[in-house]
Formats: sequence, C-alpha cells, structure tokens
Amino acid sequence: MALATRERILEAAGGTLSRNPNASLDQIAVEARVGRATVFRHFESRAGLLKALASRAIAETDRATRLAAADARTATDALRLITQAVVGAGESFRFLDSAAELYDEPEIVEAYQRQMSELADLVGAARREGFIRPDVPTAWVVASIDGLIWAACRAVGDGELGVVQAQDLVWETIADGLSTEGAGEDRHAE
Amino acid sequence: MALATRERILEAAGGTLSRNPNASLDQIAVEARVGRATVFRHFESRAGLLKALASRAIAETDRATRLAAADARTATDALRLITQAVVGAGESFRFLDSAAELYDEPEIVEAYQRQMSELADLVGAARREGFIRPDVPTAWVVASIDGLIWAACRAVGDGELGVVQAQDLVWETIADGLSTEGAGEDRHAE
DNA sequence: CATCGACGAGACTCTAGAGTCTCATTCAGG
DNA sequence: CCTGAATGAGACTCTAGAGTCTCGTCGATG
Repeated sequence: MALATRERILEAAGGTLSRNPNASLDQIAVEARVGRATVFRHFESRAGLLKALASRAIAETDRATRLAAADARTATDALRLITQAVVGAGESFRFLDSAAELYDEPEIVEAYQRQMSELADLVGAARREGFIRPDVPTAWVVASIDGLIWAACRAVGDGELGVVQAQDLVWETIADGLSTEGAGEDRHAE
Repeated sequence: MALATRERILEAAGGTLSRNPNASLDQIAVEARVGRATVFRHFESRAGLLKALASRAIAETDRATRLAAADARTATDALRLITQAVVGAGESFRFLDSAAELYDEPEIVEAYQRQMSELADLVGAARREGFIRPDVPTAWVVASIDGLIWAACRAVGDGELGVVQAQDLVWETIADGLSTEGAGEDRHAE
C-alpha cells in the first residue's frame, strides 16, 4: 500500500493547498486520512512534498505537450490541445498559486522556464502559420494564455463552469475574444 | 509625519507581499525603512495591515468605477475604462494573491463580492449593447477579464510590458482575442 | 529650555507548525 | 502462529514570526 499512500498524500496536498495555500501538514495529513508521521515517511520535508507535487504537475504538462505534438497537424492545433489539456488537469496546478517556496528549487524553476519557453516557441510557430495577430507581442500571448487557463481552472474549481465547457471557452476566447465577431472596429476607437 | 509613515508602510507592504506572499512583518518594516514596532503603532496586527491594504485596493477600484461610469457613454466603454484602470493600478492588487487570510474578514469578502457583482452587471449591460457574444456565459466573461487583468499586472511587474501597452493589449484581447481577425472558422472545428 | 509625540532598537513572551522519535497496532505472507 | 513492513498516535524539540513592552533619541512646538 506504500504507493497508494504516497499517492493519497499527494492528492490530498494538491486539494488542500489549492483551497488554502497556507495549509499545515496536519491538515493535509487529515485530508489524506493518514498520520502526520506518515507524511514524513514518504517525503523528506514540507518542501520535498511541494517539490514532488510540482514535479508531478510538470511531468503531466510534458506528457500533454508530447501527446499534442504527436496528434496535431499544425502548431496552432498543438497550442489548442495543450491549452485544453492543462485546463483539464487544472486541479493539479491550482496549488502552484501558493508555491512561493518553489522559487528556491532550481530544478523546478528551470523546468518551469523550459515549459514557458516551449510555449513561446509554439506561439512563434502558430504566428508563422498566420494564427497570431502580428501586432501582439509573443510575451503577451504567453501571459494571456496563462491568465485564461488560470481563470478557467478557478471557474471550474468554484463550480461556475464544467470542465469541457471551460476548455472550449478558453480556446474560443484566445482565438476570438469575448466580443461579437467583427467588433474590431471598436479597437483603437476615439 | 504620522500619515506619511502609515502610507509608507502600506506601500512597502504592497510591494513586498507582491514579491513574496509570505513576507514577514520584519521584511515589510525594513522595506518601509521603519522600525517593526512602528508597524504595530499604526496597525493592530498583521491581519489589520492586510485588511487596510485590501480596503485601499477596494476603494481604488470603486473610485475607478465611479469615474468610468461618469465618463463612459456606453456600458462597453465603462467596462474598458475600468479594466484599464485596474491594470494601471495593478501594483496595488498583486498582493491579493497571497491574501488567503482575508477570506476571514467579512467586510472585505462582502466588498469583493459586491464589486464582482457590479462587474457582472456591467457585463450584462454590455451584452445588451451587443458587445458580448451571446454564446459566452457571463460567469466566463467575468472570470476571463479577471484572468487577463491578472496576467497583465504580472507582465508589467515582470517588466515584460509597459503599463500603457498592457492596458491596450488586455482590452484588445477581450474584444478580439489573439488570433487574426476572421479566425473564427477554426472554432468548433473537428 | 522644557515638553511631548513619534520613532528606532531591541529584549521579551507566546504560539503554530516543522521535523524527530518511540511504541503499539495491523496486516500480509510464510 | 511468527515475523516484518507500514502505519497511527502522540510526545517531544526547535524555530520563525507575531505581538508586547521599555527605553533612549530625535525634532517640532511652546
């Protein structure tokens, strides 16, 4: 049952921390229906648990990225698949809001930056496919995709949207925005 | 100098907490170039300081909302003005990421919910003006505006974008999305 | 010059939570 | 039935940080 226990702790940690970013190991242990000592049997420390949780999220994202790269015919399509995959796995990521401590973990920071740079590359490729508006900087494309994913995960977590609905809406918003099509005339108005 | 000191503490707290959500009062006091005891002379407790900071952000938003309501000819325009005002004042809001404690402050929670509901009303009005796509739920409009504002504040804070640039990009993205206009054919593909 | 308020510095207490350790229990396999 | 691994429970230590208090300093004001 060792593996199941470890998994249960990770699961509980993800859930508890996403609800309360400063949750104690006590609360996490209770949530996992596990003794507090057992948490330390499976993880070196609180930081170790956080790190394992982050590694898991990173691995999940990498997996989604590989699948998307394999399935998609275009970079634009890959971008869509990855975005929707991350929203689908959103519950695994929400805890990262609280993870200021993770900035001290070089491996995690490096992996995160690598993923962000892969995302930027993908955005660049989608731009060459003509999908991205030329006047929008790549940094903003990446940032706003991030922001919309975050918003979608929050909305799903709060029960405001279903997962599938959120996945569709994120991509629609990225692609077309929120306004009725052709509303572009309002841009740069005055 | 009492007022100036209090203001300096609030300023420092906002800055420090936005960089490190778990910063101690020690760090905040140092940042404010103030003795730690002085922090307690101006605020009842850490929670009191957080609360004052949140009240300030709420008041600032209310002010922006009133100005927008006064200046704008349409709900859509008011939505734009408010969005850009909040991005402009982003530095005052980033600390809220860390503010899980504030969920225990009824006044703050209530004010926040009131503002969110005002935003939802405004979105409803903009929808009646034909600005919002009919197939997008209001909850998602509100959530994604929130997410994009957050992304913009982060990008500005990280030096990736200028404030004015971020203000424009947020609204462009809300209105038209990131893709070249007419990309709508990709939506609901497959 | 005397006073008073605001402040800096720092010593102090108190508590929550991290991390360690021990011991009893449970359960699976031989 | 015996053994060993995994666990739960809980006692224990240690530390960071919140909050209190005192005292000496500075500067404005009378």
